[in-house]
Amino acid sequence: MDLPPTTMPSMTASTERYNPRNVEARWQSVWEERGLFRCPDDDPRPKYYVLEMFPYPSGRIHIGHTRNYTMGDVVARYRRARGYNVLHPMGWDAFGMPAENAAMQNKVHPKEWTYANIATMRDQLKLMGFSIDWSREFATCDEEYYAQQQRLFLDFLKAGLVRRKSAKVNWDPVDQTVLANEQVIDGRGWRSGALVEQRELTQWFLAISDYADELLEALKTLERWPEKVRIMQEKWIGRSEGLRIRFQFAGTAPGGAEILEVFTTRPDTLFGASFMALSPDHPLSAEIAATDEKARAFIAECQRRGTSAEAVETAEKSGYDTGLKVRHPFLDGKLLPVYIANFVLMGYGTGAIFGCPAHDQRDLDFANRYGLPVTPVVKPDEVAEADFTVLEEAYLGPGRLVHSDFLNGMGVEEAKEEVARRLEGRQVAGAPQASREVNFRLRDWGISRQRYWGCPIPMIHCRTCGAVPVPEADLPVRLPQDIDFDKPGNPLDRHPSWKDVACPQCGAQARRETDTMDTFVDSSWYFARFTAPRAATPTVPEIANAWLPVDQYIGGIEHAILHLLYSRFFTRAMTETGHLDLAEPFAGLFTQGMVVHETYREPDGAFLPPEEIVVEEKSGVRQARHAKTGAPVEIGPIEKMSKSKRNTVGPEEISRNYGADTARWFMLSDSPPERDVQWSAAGVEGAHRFVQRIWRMVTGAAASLPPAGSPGPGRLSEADIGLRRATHRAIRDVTEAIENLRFNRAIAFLHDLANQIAIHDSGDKDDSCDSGWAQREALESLILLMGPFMPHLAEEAWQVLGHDRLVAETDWPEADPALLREDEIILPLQVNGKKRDDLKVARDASVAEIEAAALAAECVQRFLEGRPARKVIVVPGRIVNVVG
RNA sequence: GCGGGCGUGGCGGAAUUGGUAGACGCGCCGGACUCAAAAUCCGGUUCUGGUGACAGAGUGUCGGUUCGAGUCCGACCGCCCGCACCA
Repeated sequence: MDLPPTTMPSMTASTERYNPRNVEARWQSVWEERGLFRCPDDDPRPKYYVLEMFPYPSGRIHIGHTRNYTMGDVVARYRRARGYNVLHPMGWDAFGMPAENAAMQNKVHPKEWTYANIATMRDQLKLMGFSIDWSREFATCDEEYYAQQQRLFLDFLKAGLVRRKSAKVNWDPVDQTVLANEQVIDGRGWRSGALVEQRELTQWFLAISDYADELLEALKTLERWPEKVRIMQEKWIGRSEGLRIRFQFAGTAPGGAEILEVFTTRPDTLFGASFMALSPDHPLSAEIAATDEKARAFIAECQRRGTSAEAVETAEKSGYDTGLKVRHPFLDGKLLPVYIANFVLMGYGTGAIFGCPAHDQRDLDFANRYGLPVTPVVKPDEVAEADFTVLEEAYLGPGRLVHSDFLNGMGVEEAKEEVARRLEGRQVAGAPQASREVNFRLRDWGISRQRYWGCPIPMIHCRTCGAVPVPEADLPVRLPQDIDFDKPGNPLDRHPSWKDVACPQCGAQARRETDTMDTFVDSSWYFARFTAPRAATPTVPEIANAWLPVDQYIGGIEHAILHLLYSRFFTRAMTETGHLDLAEPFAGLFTQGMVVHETYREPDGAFLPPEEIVVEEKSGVRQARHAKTGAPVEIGPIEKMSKSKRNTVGPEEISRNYGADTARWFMLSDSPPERDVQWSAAGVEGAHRFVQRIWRMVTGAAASLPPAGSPGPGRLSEADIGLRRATHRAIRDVTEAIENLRFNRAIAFLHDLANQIAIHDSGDKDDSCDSGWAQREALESLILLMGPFMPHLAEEAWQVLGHDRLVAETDWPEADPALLREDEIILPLQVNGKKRDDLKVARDASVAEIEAAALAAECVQRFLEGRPARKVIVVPGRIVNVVG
């Protein structure tokens, strides 16, 4: 095949340095012209879908963002070479708060700001040479995308997966606006500084809790997910079996309640109960507050903090004694005081607990503060009863019941069962006193956001008909363009006419829903949309089902729970509503580490970007100064690359100075991909030296090699065979490393192969041998194996070696098993568990032979000093250990 | 506060998952080439003692299991991620 003229070698003399600036742009346009990364839906090859979590278009991309795309690209290019039809798309998670903040600060329309950022970032990404099918690109703020999302919402509504409930939000009383948790700092609004209040709002929820059991069970099937992510999701879903117990009030509570219901997973500790606690949001708390001013003040106090669980749980435990009492179910005459307590969450169980201080840390902290009794009722076996006390630390371990009447002597599980059995059989206020219950920590997903820059929720509120869905024909509900950000709060709500609409049912004057959807909704199905990005329905089920699941998903560990769980839920909901037929969205998951960089600060504390800094090392001490003024600069801690710390490096300057290949190579070298990598100028230089080294090797050898595709080999010297062995070992090892996403190891093996080629090259040559053939094989393998990492250099080198086809069109090399087999192996020889020598044995030596050889070894004789060995442990192929 | 993870030379890390601790790279030291420098090439580089062969110590700290522990178990220290309205 003839190459287009633009691809003719730019370098003629082999001594010239490799110039990535020209070369990279050129190969990128060749790939583009040939449409190599387009993936047709009707391709007979097996499919492979590789996806990296799509970016938020925050402004400019920095090199830190590009690490996970580089990983994905290595996988994509590798799979293509293995004969797969690879889907590797890119898009933009484009709704969200930063666009609104920019609008307020800079008077830019969120839409304009977002699309301008996307344009910039797309250009930046393209510099990196990723093998992406750009024809499938979309942004979640595209009308085309959010229109389909509204369709999904309405289908979910029909399927009973949408609910309307009340939920708390952070309210800034000065700005008169709802705040996100991250906008609440130490209980105050980030802009106004006002003390945040909690407000109840009626909002839209997706019924993820209906799938709690299934989402939990199916975790077992996700074999190619990191264990830690599965564990985190398991804990998050938080299935627990327990008992709902109905405590009787002594007397009547406000509002006429006779019963206080609690949920507990520890009914065995019932005899250790010393108080009851209600959530400040419990209905009974409100009843009490209606007539009790102090209770009202306490609840108000609890509500003067953010709504996040973190804020609730890190606050010092406090409570208010309501004066109410409940009867202990088993102890006649024993009454337990009822508190309202700040650490009890309304969202879990019944919003009320019985406190057993000895066996729950939160209860203990609370009891110690209010002088409530602490009675240990579960005692570890190894401690005597008289010695067992609980003071500052609750006892959570196993043991036997004490101080517990009929439970005494039982184990924890047995006691739980006994309490359940007895209470179930007893009636209070016309119902059994207890019932077994399975509870989940997972709550329904509140998707309402009081913001402009999001997907409008396609509902209409009518005075008579209630909440009515927008009719199919009226979709999409578009965001209005003429909005103002002069005031905080939701511009949709303030808009003079947008929300005015006729009720689709009765035709009366009605009002649009002004809340938009949580941006997590946008990212919960984008992976499915990529399979048919322009379709007039959310998906084309046959196409989506053929491409999905994503074979390899790559993204940050910070998404371990919410994004991944929501996507798993959406997959089920979309299957339920006929848009997909799929069990799980992501068959393989990999969580990559971040790119971190030193920070630099001027004496006044202002951050400086790396390009304005010169770092010097004098007698082991690194010192930084300003590149222009020479003024000293403080080297700060190493942190995640971020705009605010100004410790970013852009793709442009890397592309300009070293080339994308150097950056790609460096980011995957050294650090294992799941861990952070520290970007440093020295590291980049090192990677670039390797690029130049490969170029010298290839151009230096090209003229003297037999032509590409020569038959062979003829006679080979010992050294030639050694090089062939090294080549085929590298093919095996690099392949395995990429398969397992251990890119740093793959790179180490490639270094090794390059070293072996250099050693072979500098050795004595026997003219009667086909050394050039072995050398060509080694160089070609090296180029093909590094192709996924440094695709531009690989193409250029491949061409220099006389090939017409592109690396991007060439099959992955295969290792020859005959060259991988070793006839002799070297076993480490230990004496008493410490390595003393190496033992060279035949590959198929028997255990007895190895044992004899070990005992005969000089070092064994020396260490045993004539005593007979007590034991010889032989692990075939691994190790020999002589125990003396 | 709760949940999850991580910790190995001067530095990034490797170690076939219980079997040679330090692969590979960076840095540093020495040498070659050069008028010189850069670039490049070759050699060395965990620590301690020894000219050396070699010996001892060593994977955050303390303890345990094992013929054998970076890897498994327990306690502690430090750092990172998440906690439902950041994306």
